[in-house]
Amino acid sequence: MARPRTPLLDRTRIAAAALRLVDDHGTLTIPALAAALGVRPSALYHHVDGRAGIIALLREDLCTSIAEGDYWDQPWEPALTAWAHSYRDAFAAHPGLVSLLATAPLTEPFLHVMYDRAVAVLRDAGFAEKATLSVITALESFVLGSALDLVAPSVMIDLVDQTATPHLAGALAALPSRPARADQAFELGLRAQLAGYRTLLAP
Amino acid sequence: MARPRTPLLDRTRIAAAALRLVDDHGTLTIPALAAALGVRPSALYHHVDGRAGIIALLREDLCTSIAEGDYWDQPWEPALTAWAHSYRDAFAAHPGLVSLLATAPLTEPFLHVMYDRAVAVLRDAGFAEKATLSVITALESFVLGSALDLVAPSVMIDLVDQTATPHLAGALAALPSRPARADQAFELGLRAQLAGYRTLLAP
DNA sequence: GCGGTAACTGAACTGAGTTCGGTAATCTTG
DNA sequence: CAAGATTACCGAACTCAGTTCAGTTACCGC
Repeated sequence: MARPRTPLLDRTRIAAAALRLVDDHGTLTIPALAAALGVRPSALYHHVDGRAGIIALLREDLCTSIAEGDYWDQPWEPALTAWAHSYRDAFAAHPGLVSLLATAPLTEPFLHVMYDRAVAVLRDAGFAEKATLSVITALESFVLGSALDLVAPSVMIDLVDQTATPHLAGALAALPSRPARADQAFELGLRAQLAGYRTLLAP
Repeated sequence: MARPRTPLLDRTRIAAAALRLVDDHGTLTIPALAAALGVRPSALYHHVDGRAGIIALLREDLCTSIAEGDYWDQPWEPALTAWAHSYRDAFAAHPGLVSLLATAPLTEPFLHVMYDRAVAVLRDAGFAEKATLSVITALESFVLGSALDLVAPSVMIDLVDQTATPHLAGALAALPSRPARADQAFELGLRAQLAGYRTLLAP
């Protein structure tokens, strides 16, 4: 076989198949991706710059899905709340992406407009200019960390020793099980941070 | 050559060499590690359970360095502050570790005593039992996310377009450069969270 | 001192990621 | 409307990480 009558591949189809692979298996390998697309591994290199390029594709998709929401036409608190939620939801929808993107995260230049609007909202709300980016960065770090927590639980509940660590066991018993526990921590941490930032606005 | 008169390897030396490799090159490969130890790759498998086992070794070292501090003989706020700081400092001292450990983080059972003491401190301070672990988890997520931020900057300052994103450019200009910027965001976020948690203690 | 075990080497294998020449269909252009 | 260039695939090969295992020799217990 040589060139097909109608192209089998394009960047969109590659990205879609890669995301499906990540969702289903949690991993992304070139042979598996090629097989899923009904193609030989080398064919991918005509459309994408290697594995790193495919990951970049996934990152771009995730970034746009976060950036295209318009949170910034409201007061700073609901704006940041909605932003943080959709940010984390984007990862929660594709848990496998977390490990792929965590270490080289979302530094796409086209996210700058998002940061720009966020800075504007905070400055207009009365935050000192030098505080605005710190607030955004801190909140983003929290979201990223919460995404990691979503994937790799912080405490293996069934390994907790009742007698050796009674307080921990008690606290765990008072909490729902895994996925909801992470949600609860996220909500609490988010509200706590916003409450803390509110104090920066003191008269 | 066969068995040496005096052993060349043990788990401690392997861990030390691996950490040095991660610090210097940011990566950890078996061939490089073996070379650094003056040994063939296969020799490592007599002491350690493969690459994953070596990473586990590094994780254990990091965890003990975090867990051995005694933060818990003081009021909850300075306790959590000191804990979060030493947690993040441990990563900051070895940035290369972040990408290695981020995706399968610190779930070692011997950390349970640390969580146990943290829960006790918070409960004794007056937090509802079901809130204690959420506070700890949220704070830990924030620390982890801040460690990621330390390694991969959230905003490439030199790529920011002055005219397209003026607010972002202004906010960046009002801030120190890279490493200190991450520190500042961490401090702010930490204080904000603690302030927020303080409100949970309302009479 | 003799058998068993311990600590290494060396050769080999798998599997991921990648490169490159070959091939046939499509697009371009005179 | 025919070359010629380009496109999009295949197939073979290569590198390199991780791993396994048989072989070799030093130490250790009895």
